[in-house]
Amino acid sequence: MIDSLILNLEHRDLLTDDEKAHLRKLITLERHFARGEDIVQERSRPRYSTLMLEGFSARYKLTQSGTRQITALHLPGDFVDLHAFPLRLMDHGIMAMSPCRVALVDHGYLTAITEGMPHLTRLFWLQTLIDGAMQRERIVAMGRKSAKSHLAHLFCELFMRLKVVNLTEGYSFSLPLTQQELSDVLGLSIVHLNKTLQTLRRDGVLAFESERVTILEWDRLSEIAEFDPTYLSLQVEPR
Amino acid sequence: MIDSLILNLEHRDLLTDDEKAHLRKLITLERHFARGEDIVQERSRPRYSTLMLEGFSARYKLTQSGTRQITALHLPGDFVDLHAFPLRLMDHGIMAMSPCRVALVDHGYLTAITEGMPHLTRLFWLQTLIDGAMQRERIVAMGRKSAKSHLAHLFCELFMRLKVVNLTEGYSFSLPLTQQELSDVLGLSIVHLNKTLQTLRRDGVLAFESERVTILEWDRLSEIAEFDPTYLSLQVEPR
DNA sequence: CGGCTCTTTGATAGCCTTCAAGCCCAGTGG
DNA sequence: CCACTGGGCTTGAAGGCTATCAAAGAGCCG
Repeated sequence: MIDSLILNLEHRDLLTDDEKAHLRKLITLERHFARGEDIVQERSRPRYSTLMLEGFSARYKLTQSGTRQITALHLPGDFVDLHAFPLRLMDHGIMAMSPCRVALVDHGYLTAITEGMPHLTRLFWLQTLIDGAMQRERIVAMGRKSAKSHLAHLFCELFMRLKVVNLTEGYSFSLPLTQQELSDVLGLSIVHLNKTLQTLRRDGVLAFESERVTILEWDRLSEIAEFDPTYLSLQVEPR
Repeated sequence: MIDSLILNLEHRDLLTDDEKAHLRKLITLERHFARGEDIVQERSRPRYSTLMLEGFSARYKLTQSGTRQITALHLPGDFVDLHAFPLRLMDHGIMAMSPCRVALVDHGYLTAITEGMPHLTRLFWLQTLIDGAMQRERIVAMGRKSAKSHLAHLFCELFMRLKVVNLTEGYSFSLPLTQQELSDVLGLSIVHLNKTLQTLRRDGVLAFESERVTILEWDRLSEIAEFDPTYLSLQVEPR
C-alpha cells in the first residue's frame, strides 16, 4: 500500500524500522477519484495531505483566458500535497489524470511527526524540495530548450521516477495522458505538441501509443533532452 | 542583521521570543560576494546554507549551448539555500547579482533546529515551499502568458516581496539587474525583453532606469500580469 | 578621450499558435 | 450487426510572436 512512498524515500536515505512503521500508520483514510476529478481544489484549505497510491495526478493553474498550465505530474509514491501542510491555503488545484487511489493524511499527524521524528521530517521536506528541483528543470526547459528537447526531457524524467517505484517494464511505462494534457504540461499548443511528438517518433527514439511510452533509444533521447538526473537526488545518503 | 528573515517569517506566522533568539544565533559567519561571483557552485556539497542579508542573488542553470536560465531571484531575508540542507548535492548554481552580504549557517545547526524546534522547522520548510510556489507561477507565466504579462508579473512579485522586508519606497524599489539578466529570468532573448519592457513603459504603468523600478499604475500592472498574490502566503496563521 | 558594457533599433528568419478540417477508434443504441 | 457519435489524433495553411543578426546610441570609468 504505502510501499511506493517507502521506495521513494529509500532511494534517498536509509529508513529505520520504526520510521517505516510510522509511515505505514499514515494511511487511515483512503479515497478514490475518477479521471478528471479534482483531488484538491484551488483556494481550499485542506485539513489533510494526499499521498498517491495509484494513478497519475497533476498540479495545475488556470489563467483568466481559460488556458491551463500543469506545473507538476504526480505518480504513485508521491506525497502530492505535503505542500498544503505548511502552506495552508491552496494557490492551485490538483486533478486526477487517471483513476486514482489516494491516502488522506491528517495534518495533525504530520505536525506530530515534525515534533517527534526529525529525520522523517527532513525526508518529507526533501520530497517537497525534489518537487522544487523538478520545477526548476521545467523552467529551464521552457525558457531555454526547444519543444523537442523539452518533451524528451519530460519522458526521461517520467521514466526515472517511475523506475524508482517499479512502474516500468524495461524501457516502457504506462502514461495515461492525452496529447492535450501533455501540451498543458509543456506549455505548448496541442497542434505543436503533436508535431513535436512525431519528430521524436520519426527519429526512432520513442514510441507513444494507447497510453504507453516505450523508449527505444535511451542514449539519444537523453542527449536530445540534455538530461542530467542529478536534480532527482537519487542517492542514498544521510539527510 | 537577521531582521529581514524575521520580517519574512513574521508575515506568515507568529514567532516566540525564544524562536527569535535562536534565529539571531544563526549568524556566526558572514561573507561578502562581488557582483557576478558564485555564492554556491553547481555540483558542490555545501556544509552550510546561505541566508541573504544584503543584495540580490539568482539561482541558475546553464545549458550545453551556453545559454543561461535563472530559476529564482533571492532578496534580503531569503534563506536562499535552505535547499542544500536536505538535498546535499547542488544541481544548480547561485550567483550574486549585486554585491551581496550573506550569512553562512552550518547544517549541523539546522539539524539541531529540526530536532528541537519543530515550529521553526515548519517555518523553514514553509520558506522553501513558497520558493516552489513562485516557481510554479513562473511556469504558468512561461507556458501560458505573453512576454508582456510575464514581465509585468515579475515586477509585481518583486514589489510584494521587497515590501515585506521594507525595501520599497512607495511604489519604487531598487533592482540591480541588467536587461540581459532579466531576459535570463524570463527565458526571453535580450532583444525581445527590451522591446517588451518598452511596451510597459509606453503604457505608462512602469519606469525602469538606472537599476530602479517605479510602478506608476499598480492596478493596471497587476491586471496585465493577472497577478494574484495568494501564492506568496502572506498571511499570519498557525503553521 | 577611448574602451567597455548596457541599451536600443531595424531587418529577417523561424518556431509556435491559431484556425480549420479530416481521420481514427471505441462506445452506444437501434 | 451496423450506423451514429464524440473524443482524441493528425494534417495543412496562414499569421504572429519571438529569436537571431547586425549595428548604432548611451553611459560609465580609467
